[in-house]
Amino acid sequence: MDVSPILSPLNDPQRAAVTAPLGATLVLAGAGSGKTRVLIHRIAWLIQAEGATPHGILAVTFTNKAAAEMRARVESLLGTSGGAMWLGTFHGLAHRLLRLHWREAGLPQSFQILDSEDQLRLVKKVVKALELDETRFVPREVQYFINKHKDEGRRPAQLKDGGDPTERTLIRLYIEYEQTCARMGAVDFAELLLRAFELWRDRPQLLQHYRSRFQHVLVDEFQDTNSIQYAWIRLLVGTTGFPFVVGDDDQSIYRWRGARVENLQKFRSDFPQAQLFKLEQNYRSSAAILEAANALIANNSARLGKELWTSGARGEPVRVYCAYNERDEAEFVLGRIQQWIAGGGLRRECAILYRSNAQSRVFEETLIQARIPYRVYGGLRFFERAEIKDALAYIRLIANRDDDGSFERIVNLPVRGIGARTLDVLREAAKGAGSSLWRAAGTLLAAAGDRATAGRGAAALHGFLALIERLGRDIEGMPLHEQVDHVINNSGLIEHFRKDKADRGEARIENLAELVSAARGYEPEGEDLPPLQSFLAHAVLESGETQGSEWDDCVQMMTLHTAKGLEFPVVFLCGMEDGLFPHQRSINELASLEEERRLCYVGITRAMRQLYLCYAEQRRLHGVDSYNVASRFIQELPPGLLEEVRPRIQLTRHGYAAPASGRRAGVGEAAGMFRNPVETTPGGMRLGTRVRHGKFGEGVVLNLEGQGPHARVHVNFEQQGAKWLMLSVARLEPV
DNA sequence: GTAGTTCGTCTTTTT
DNA sequence: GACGAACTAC
Repeated sequence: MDVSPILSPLNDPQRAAVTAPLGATLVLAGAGSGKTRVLIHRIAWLIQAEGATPHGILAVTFTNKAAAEMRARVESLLGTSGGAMWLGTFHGLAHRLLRLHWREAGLPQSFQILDSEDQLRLVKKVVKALELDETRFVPREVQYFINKHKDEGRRPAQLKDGGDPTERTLIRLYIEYEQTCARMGAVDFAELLLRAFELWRDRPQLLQHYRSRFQHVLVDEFQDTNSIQYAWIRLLVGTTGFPFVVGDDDQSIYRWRGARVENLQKFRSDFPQAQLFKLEQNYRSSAAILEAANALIANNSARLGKELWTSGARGEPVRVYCAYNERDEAEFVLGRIQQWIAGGGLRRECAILYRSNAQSRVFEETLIQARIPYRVYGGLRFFERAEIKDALAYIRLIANRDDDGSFERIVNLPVRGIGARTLDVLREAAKGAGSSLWRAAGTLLAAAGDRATAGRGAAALHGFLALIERLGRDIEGMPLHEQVDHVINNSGLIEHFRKDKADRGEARIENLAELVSAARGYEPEGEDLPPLQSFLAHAVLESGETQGSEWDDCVQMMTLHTAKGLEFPVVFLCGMEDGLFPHQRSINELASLEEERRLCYVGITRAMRQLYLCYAEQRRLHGVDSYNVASRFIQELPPGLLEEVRPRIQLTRHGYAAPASGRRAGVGEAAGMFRNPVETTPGGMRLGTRVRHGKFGEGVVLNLEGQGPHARVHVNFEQQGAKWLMLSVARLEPV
């Protein structure tokens, strides 16, 4: 068999790792050193040279995006389908396992998954039900407490209060929360992992089955694994499997959500015979950028030790800009982006990175004013939007009447006169009978019916139950998307949102329509689950990345966390001020300060050719001005690498911020800006063109997204501000 | 039962 | 400066 396509694109250390003899293997791979490539080629190698079959391989990642990309690349490398391979996120694979073995795992067959928001609501409910003071037992903190223990594999029974009454109450809450979940047939994210772990731990014959099936276990981003994820992997590997893990301790930035860098060390002590490979050659950044990154990260203690190098040129120096304030910072960034574009560069090659989301606003305003299309990453994803969750709650309640979370969410949405009083009675009854709200409502109404004194609340409640029953009957036998469509249109949701503030409601109704098309386009992965169930799980597990097509050419804006794994020719690291980055809350503890430093390292290593570090002497944050000094991370870089950018003499309107007055931005300037990639929609719409809308007046096209009937356009209207419009719906005329 | 108003909070995020 | 929660007034 010809393995040259697998091996020839690799450098020596990469090839050594890919072809390592079967056994435990640890690959320490620096930023931009081809980490994912090694993992992908290893899989191909196992199949083509080691006689493994896709059936015998389990590969795990952290995000759906990474999993999808990996599958596609493996398949293209092998030229065959890797369908039999288990490749997915930890949560996705755990879910798959639990669906297959729901009985052994002690779950109802139709168990549903709670996302973090659902979980928080439930925790709140439990805190209330136990009549605890919400200021003393803050739901968010209780949620954190529960998840922390689940992430470490601990059930309430294993916890000791140590005589501390607060601890005791927290444990009680954990117990009560678990019972509520069990009653609802609900499983949160951490529970998926913990259950999957316990399933194997407590069923030796089942574990044995999977051990003999999955000899090859590959883990990406190993430094991000938490305790239970590692324990799960170890259980599967046992003494006979071959774990192949890839990670970078210097890029561990998720300690705060349970990730354990120590797992890298643990792996080495658990598998003392493990082979270690280091990938240090970087193919992404210029030598100057790498030198900065190396110098910065050298300030951290307890590293496994790695130094990036490149055979490439030194490149441009790292530039530092000290701005007067955040507005000036944004103007500076804008100017450099315009320079880049004028030099023939693309907008999408520029990334503005920042520590916290709140920083994006000034950049957005500045870019809008300059009529430069941009895209902000992060923010609410599709399936997390309130209206989508409302619609799904109807569907969930129809599928499972005992789903109290969904019941509470929609019982009075749209308002149907079921207020707090009625609900209190209902909750009491449910608690007394140990049943779900739905059942309690049924019993309550039956009892009240006899007395014929059914009050307003009761009548409304009756109406609600009847509605759910009717919808349930209506949609039986319909294809998935028609079910969704029917529920949306007959639940009163549409009318409810129509009453919302004009454009807000319009957007929500559009999203609901989008939900129907998501259902139409949905292809269930496992045949074992009813399509509706499968769709609901999909909605929670893959909250839906807003599909950024290659087609867009926008300046990219995101937090440093989101930027991990990406690369850009031009990177602006903004808000480099002590207190903001490193964040105030991380400054006093060494471990968190080091994590901030790793975050900065991640940011620096995103840059391929140009890197700018910007900070503002004065910054308005949370409505108040603060005065800051440059981030200590800038001080930690060798001065010889840096080039201070002199503040420009203020010729331009400084701090000028007339709202949406794009009109006067020089014509020539705009023409130059949009000359480069000529993108048009099917409707002949073009970035930068002026359009008129019947209701919103005139505006400028900032951005285009999607194709065909789904094409959307982002228009900055002079009066109404920026809005997204469906091209197929909105009537827009070029001016 | 709901609409309007003030108060307090404000890293980072995937599943 | 923006959002949600909790409180108050109708």
